[in-house]
Amino acid sequence: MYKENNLSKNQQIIFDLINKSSEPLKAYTILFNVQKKGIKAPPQVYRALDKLVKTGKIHKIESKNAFVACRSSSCEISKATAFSICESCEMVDEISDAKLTKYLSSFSDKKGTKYKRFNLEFFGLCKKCK
Amino acid sequence: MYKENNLSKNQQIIFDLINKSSEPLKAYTILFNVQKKGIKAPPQVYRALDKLVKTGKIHKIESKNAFVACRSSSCEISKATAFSICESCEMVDEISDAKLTKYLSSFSDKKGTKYKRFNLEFFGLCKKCK
DNA sequence: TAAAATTTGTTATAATATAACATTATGTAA
DNA sequence: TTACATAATGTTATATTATAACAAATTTTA
Repeated sequence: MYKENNLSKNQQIIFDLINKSSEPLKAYTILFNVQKKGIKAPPQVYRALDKLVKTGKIHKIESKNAFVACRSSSCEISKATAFSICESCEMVDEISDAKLTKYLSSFSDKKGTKYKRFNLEFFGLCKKCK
Repeated sequence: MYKENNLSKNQQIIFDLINKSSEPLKAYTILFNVQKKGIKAPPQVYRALDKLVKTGKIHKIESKNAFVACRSSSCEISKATAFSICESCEMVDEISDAKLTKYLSSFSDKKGTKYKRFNLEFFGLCKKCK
């Protein structure tokens, strides 16, 4: 089963839930929604989430402690993430902008240090809420 | 007292602690360290933190749930923040880069939406850990 | 098929954060 | 200066987010 799609049973259940959601899901919301599928305890959820984040299937929205499915084909191993977050309706969109990614991926600070990973969160009002 | 520096008693105590720290401080670490000054309960800490964040005196490092003093003179009302985070020693530095700030502040997504605020976290190895 | 690595199940608990309410202090404007 | 509004404080309780620790089962690899 693992080879087929690279996701274990619990990982698949949890990924499916996040993937079909139109909004970021929190760990305990996920837990509540998968209990009927036999996932009963927080560690089961967090372990799946950890793995899904590591493999780039989902991203964590740090400012919300919530998880979204990756919508960008280019981030299998997710090291360059950007999101827009609506401060009114809480909607989150992943931003896939090649120029932005290039700019930030090649950014080096004043000491000349480059970074292998970044996460960017924009805040404002989405189209609907404006 | 409030007029002098715009910070209340608890806010000042907590700001001083964060400001003199060389690393990000977590809320309960702060709580532990200010109990001798009469701040005894989490809400007192969180309220001061909230206010200090709002006024730009400190920033929250979202990926660490920890707080640092603002080192950038240009972010009194903090709407454009960037940090470098060492994945080995956990050191955090605020990045003050006018070009970066300008680039991100004027960024507009594919729908043409602009954002009024952003937070960027870079991850990698600091000079020492490299 | 045996060993290694990964995933799962489970209980308990740690760490982070807020609700709610009473009180006091400070700022503002008549 | 009084009264009104706003902000800050103190307090108890509780909600939310996340991990430790250990036993067992499954899958992968060699």
